[in-house]
Amino acid sequence: MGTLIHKKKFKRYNAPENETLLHNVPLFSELTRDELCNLELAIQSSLLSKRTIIYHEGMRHTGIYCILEGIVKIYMQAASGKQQIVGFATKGDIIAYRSLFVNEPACSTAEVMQDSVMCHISYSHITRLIKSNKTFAYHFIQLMCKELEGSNSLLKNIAQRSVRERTAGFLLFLKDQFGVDERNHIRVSMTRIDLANVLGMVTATLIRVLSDFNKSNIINLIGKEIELIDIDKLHAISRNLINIDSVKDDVIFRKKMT
Amino acid sequence: MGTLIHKKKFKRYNAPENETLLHNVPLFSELTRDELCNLELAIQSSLLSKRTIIYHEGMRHTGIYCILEGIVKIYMQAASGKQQIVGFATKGDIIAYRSLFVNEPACSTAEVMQDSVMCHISYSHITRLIKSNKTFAYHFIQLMCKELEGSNSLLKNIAQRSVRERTAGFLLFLKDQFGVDERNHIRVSMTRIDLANVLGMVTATLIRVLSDFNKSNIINLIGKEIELIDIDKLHAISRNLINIDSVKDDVIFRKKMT
DNA sequence: CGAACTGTTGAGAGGCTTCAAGCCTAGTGG
DNA sequence: CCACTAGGCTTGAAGCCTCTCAACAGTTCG
Repeated sequence: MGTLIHKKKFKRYNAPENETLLHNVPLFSELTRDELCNLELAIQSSLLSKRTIIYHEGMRHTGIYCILEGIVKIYMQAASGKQQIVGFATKGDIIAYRSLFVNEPACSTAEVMQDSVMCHISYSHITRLIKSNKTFAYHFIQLMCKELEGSNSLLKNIAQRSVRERTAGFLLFLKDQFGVDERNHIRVSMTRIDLANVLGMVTATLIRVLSDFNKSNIINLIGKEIELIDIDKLHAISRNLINIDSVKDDVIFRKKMT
Repeated sequence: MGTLIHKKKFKRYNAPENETLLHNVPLFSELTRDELCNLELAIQSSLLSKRTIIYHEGMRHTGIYCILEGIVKIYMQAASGKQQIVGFATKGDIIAYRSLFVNEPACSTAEVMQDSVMCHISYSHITRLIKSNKTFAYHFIQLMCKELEGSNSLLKNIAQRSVRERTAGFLLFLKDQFGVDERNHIRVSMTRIDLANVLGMVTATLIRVLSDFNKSNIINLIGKEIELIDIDKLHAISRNLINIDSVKDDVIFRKKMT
């Protein structure tokens, strides 16, 4: 990693030597050496601290954002003022690409959850790449497909499952998505508010469920940290397996972003 | 319209004279005359009656389906066995295009809701077109973008709103999507079960809500038909405007499919 | 015409929210 | 660096909203 100084907003970030900024962004993995170099020259990357809004619902984009480090949440504001988180973007993910294809303002808001490094790539550059490199265009489409499936999955899960099932399922999702450290602590620190905003419930309810899992020795709450103790039981709860039947082994919550 | 005889499954359908099958499918609007003709020669269209399953979750696709007439619902099966409808496809819509880009089996099921005419176009044909015609590829991406937004929208609405709000909002969506006839009857006949399966609630609850709207003279129920009487009130309910504030004029439910 | 499914309504239970109050934590400014 | 403050976290009590279960009427289809 390069120099990472905590400053308020859009602070310039310098890549470590001998390393290109975009070298481990899957989307760019198929670019030729030349294309990648040209791209690198054109972009600016910046350091964003927690709570920075990258873009707002209704804004017009001028390019895509590529997350190089950190975690960003994507949400839509409901009429009530509540946030509905529809996905996360993390290392290697691209956001705001929708406006590249449909000439419409953003339909969601992107906000930094954990201090992040991000770079902005103008649409003109991306368009050029899409035209010159077919595999690149394909990658974009695949991105979208995954997101779409994730979104539908989340929909199904929220619409049809109880808060306990959803919560258990989401903890497992977080484990898959962000991993756990050597003590089985989930490697992402979300507020209870955010957790509730993903799962479509009220903070108080979420806390009660977590607290209940805690008492049942399924998880262990240490401040904001969540330690996963009994993964099997989480699976069972998430699938409502009081009686063991109809077990489909699909990943339930999938990565999503916009 | 050509001959439309009600038969059980995959009955061959013949286009009316002087009319190509695909002439009013938006996706194909940018094809050259030659491309369109070639495509027409290669495809088969068929007549599908209500309840026919076009494809099942888990199946592998060999091509996309293009809906020329009728209405198809797209749903995912929850572990409980309940269906979560994630979208509809109607005249001019394309389904099952996801597998074109990601080599995965279907993540949803498509079932005919109203007798439909549909044609199947093999992936090889589509791939050829995508390679030869850039605007065509672009159209695909735009399709996906719309769907994605719709999915996220639906998610937000289901996760954050009461059954009354959702129901009112969905009636308005149906009006926008399928239109109403001269008597203000919504031009789509869905079972209460399906309605409930879109909105993530139980049939009994949905019926109670509709019945309540009926008594309040907001809608009028005539068998399965729904007549919209007081659109303004539906809007108000859908936005929970007991006190008039924070009114954002967005379309709430959007078209979705897979 | 009968069977199977859909639609409707009621009673009752309980899951989840609302409201409220207090504690705790993190971030700010002096 | 510490005190302060706003916002996050937690818990309780109360009640509504939605679901479950059940029974029956109506409808569709073979």
